[in-house]
Amino acid sequence: MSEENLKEKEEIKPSISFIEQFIADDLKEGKNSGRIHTRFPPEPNGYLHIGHAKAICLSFGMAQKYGGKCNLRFDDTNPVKEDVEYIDSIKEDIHWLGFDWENREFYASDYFGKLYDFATDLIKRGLAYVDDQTAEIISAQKGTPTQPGTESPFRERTVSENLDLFVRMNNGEFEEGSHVLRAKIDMTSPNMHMRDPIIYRIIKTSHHRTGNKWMVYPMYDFAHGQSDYFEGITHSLCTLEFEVHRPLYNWLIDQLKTGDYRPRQIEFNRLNLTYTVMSKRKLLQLVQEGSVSGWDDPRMPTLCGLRRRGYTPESIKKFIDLIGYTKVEAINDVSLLEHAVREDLNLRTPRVFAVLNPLKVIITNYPEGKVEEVELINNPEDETKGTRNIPFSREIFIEQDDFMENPPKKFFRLAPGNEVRLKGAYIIKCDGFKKNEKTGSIEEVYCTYEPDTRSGEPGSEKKVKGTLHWVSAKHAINAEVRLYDRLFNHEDPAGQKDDDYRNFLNPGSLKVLRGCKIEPSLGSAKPLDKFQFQRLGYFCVDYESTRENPVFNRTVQLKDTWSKINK
RNA sequence: UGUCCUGUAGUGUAAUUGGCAACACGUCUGAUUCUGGAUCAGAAGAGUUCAGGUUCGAGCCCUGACAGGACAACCA
Repeated sequence: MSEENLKEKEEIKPSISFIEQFIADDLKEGKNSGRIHTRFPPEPNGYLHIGHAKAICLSFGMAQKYGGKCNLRFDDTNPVKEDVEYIDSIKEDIHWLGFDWENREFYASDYFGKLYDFATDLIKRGLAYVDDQTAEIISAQKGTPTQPGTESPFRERTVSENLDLFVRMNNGEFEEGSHVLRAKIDMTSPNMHMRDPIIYRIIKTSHHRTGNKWMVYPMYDFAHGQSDYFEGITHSLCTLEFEVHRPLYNWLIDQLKTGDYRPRQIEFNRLNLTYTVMSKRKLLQLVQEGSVSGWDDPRMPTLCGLRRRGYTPESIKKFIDLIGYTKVEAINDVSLLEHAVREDLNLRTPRVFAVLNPLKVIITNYPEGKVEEVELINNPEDETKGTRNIPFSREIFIEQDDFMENPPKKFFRLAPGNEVRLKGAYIIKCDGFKKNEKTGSIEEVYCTYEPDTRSGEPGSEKKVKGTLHWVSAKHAINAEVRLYDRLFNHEDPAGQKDDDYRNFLNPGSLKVLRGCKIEPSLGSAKPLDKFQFQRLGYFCVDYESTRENPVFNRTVQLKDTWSKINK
């Protein structure tokens, strides 16, 4: 590449998303006095997943980048479905991702009073009315997407009657479902959401924050935009399915606003990942039916699941950065997520030796009882991480996969007559093995070592094709290792019309290995500590790990060219 | 039989006021390597859903098709 081209390439600015473009334009035009203020509005009825992370990164990220603020606002307008239980986990996950809302922790329920007053105001202005019909009838009158609705017989009630009824609804004089408050807009609108939408309903369940103060609760459409308005939000970023709500959002803001300020709703595509499901309902179902061990099962796309799996916040942010924000409903390949986590972990994790499926190797010409300390580099990507010593002795464990009695052509590992390097130690040659004739399994392998080939010694210059990791048998610690694979064996389990997504659960998504042999330095590892098990993948200490039974979760495998060649 | 949104390599995204379709992942070569990792060098792969139109010139503008999605919860 010529110097000129190189310069050109360096000058390419990372392109910004259409949302950021809107924001930049609004700021430039001086809308809302040049402020940017966003919000992240989770409903406290479940755990956050990586799709939420995409929304969090956008709303917090835009505010950060353009010198604004981002509020955390719990959208708690439905006491039937919501619970405090979820609030702490949601806050923990946002913090874990590295974002902070300072003192701006809000709740839609903070505004129940203002919302009630606004509803009353709409009634007074003839823009809302109480409907006494059942849900079924109201629904039938709504029409269909292709047919206009018909007006409710209660649509023309007097203001005073409406006012009286609404007060009594909130006093608990009526049963749930018997009355609703509706905005009076247009029953013939081609947009169903404008056909006199229900804005208040009676719910007698106690609310986790306001207790039994209210008997009427605002619907999403009547709470969200107004909450934005009350908080001075300038850009209300949400997912595509709310696009059709935008006219209603704007209509309500129009009734509410008194000056130039108005929040703007912009919609982007939600995150879909291959080989998993993302809806809260389905995730909850997986938990309840025991398909996974809980919300934080390392196979779950929840943030707590990914954390337990060994993902770092940086890797998730990197991934989200990579996929971008558009209006196209896309399914993103998990392999991109895996790439992001490998890239991150490659730089930060210490390399260690762990043998998952041990096969004993006896070095027949190595003195019995002798132990040598060999030095290994902790992280070749980061010299400052230094070195460590691990013991070497006559009997070691290697991976069962690293020995073959009858190897194919390009097998660079151990086989009868073959030489390999034991990483950090000696070159050994295989000159025999013990096979269980009944089962056909290899039980022991016998080798001889070349004393002058120890790493660092002059003889170590000798080239061999393969290098194996190993653990000294006498010094190894036993460990449990949990190998995770994709939860589903279909790219799009939820998108199959005739098949329930549960039919695609991958029966091999969790494989528990016991009796794995890990190097002694791992004895002091703490939950969430991350390592690269050399030649295998990235692993993370599980919460259930104890000194007696260390437990490691596999985050992701290393890229494996050999398995491809071998196919 | 409506309204709204969306169609760019296998996947996800780019492409100033119309100006040689670019990047990442994945795939494939080769180099290098005491991790079959990482790194480095390179390659293949789309002519932008289709058909018209405007223009010297269209992924971008216009018209019309086609395809996919969203909308008919007293959910958010």
